[in-house]
Amino acid sequence: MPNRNQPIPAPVVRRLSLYLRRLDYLANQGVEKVSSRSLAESLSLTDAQVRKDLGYFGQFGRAGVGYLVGPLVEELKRILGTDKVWPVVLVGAGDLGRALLRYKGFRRRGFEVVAAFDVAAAVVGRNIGGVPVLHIRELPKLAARHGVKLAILAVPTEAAQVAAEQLHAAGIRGILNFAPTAMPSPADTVVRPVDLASELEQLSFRVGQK
Amino acid sequence: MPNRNQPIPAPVVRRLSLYLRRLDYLANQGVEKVSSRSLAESLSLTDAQVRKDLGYFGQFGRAGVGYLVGPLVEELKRILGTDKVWPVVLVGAGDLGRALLRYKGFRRRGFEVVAAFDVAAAVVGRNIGGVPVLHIRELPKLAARHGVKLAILAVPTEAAQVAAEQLHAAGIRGILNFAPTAMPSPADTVVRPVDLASELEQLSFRVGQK
DNA sequence: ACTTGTGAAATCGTTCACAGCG
DNA sequence: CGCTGTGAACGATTTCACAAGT
Repeated sequence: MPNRNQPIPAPVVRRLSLYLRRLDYLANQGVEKVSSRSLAESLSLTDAQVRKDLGYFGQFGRAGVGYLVGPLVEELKRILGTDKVWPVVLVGAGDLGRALLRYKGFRRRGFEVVAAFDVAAAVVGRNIGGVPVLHIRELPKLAARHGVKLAILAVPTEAAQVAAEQLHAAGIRGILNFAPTAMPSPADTVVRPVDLASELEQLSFRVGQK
Repeated sequence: MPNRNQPIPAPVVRRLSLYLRRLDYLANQGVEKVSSRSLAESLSLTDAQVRKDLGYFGQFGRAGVGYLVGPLVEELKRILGTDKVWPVVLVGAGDLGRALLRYKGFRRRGFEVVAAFDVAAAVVGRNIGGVPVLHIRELPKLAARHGVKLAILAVPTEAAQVAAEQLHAAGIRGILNFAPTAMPSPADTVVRPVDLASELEQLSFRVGQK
């Protein structure tokens, strides 16, 4: 009973996703137990790191045995909050927004995009990837109806600030920000920036080095 | 002249992208100089961090003045390797692959998707977002012709390993991996995992906490 | 004999703070 | 006098290493 109720370091939470994804795969393969060693090895991490990360949340293993895959999957989902499905809204049905609406991978991991929002008459009223595109003015009503707490923001830079305020007013408390701009956020809201071009830049840097 | 020729920490390179994006924006606004302080502030970082990060690569500022925006943009592009356009291939024209092909944002940052590859007859021969989808067997020829070094991998888990080997054989040395699986990579190749669902999980964790 | 959980040590990254330049 | 560049101090994260459980 060590480090409960500390703030959890961000790198730990990132790895939790990694563990969950891998354990889910192992469960589907019919694997019933894993050691921190084998789990770590398959993810290019160390066994001590796996144990320490899990140790932030409880004692899930058995000395001499390892971890039971099924129960650990459930535990990680509970910790990450994906033991229930989160309704998500997407704001900004431009190139990237429409691209994300066509992506089907969120569902399997516990997130359902229930509606998209934009202001352009050309997209409002359409249905993209099975998701209806509504006018932004419908956001508060719809967010309230579904109890939406998370949003994907994919608007141009200059619209990001206003959109973020509308999201906050509608009760959204977590934003995945694809807009290429930093955003000051209220204390009760979490913003995670994602920049796909930046990911390629990281590769470009490392590949260019040698 | 301190720390040249050290290995550069990954967080530093990530912030380089951030600096470049912001400086490019400032340049377009007609701003000609910035201090580490003002740049840091707009990105929620500290001035010391900005100076130290740039210090890995040289001395670009002037005491008492700050940094000249235009020259620093050029310098950062050179450092990140995006002073020239990188041709990129995409492998896997499923949901996510097609979504990424429709995204137009890579171009502006120095990356051009020149072709996509798949094995499914249903997509091979099509043109998605202005990019032709070819059979994977055309990969070596096309990669050689364009001198492609970077790839975006968006195939299902079970195809990832084989695809990675084909990419390596075709001369690709950097892979942006959207497949939800860890991949062992040869020493001469860099793999960067991207998992959009995991990004939402990080939000879900933080929002669920309070 | 194997494997967990965890303090202690080591490593890595950030922030401080100031000498020196423009 | 403002601001950079950078050692030194600090803080965070990872790895080590081992006592204890099965």
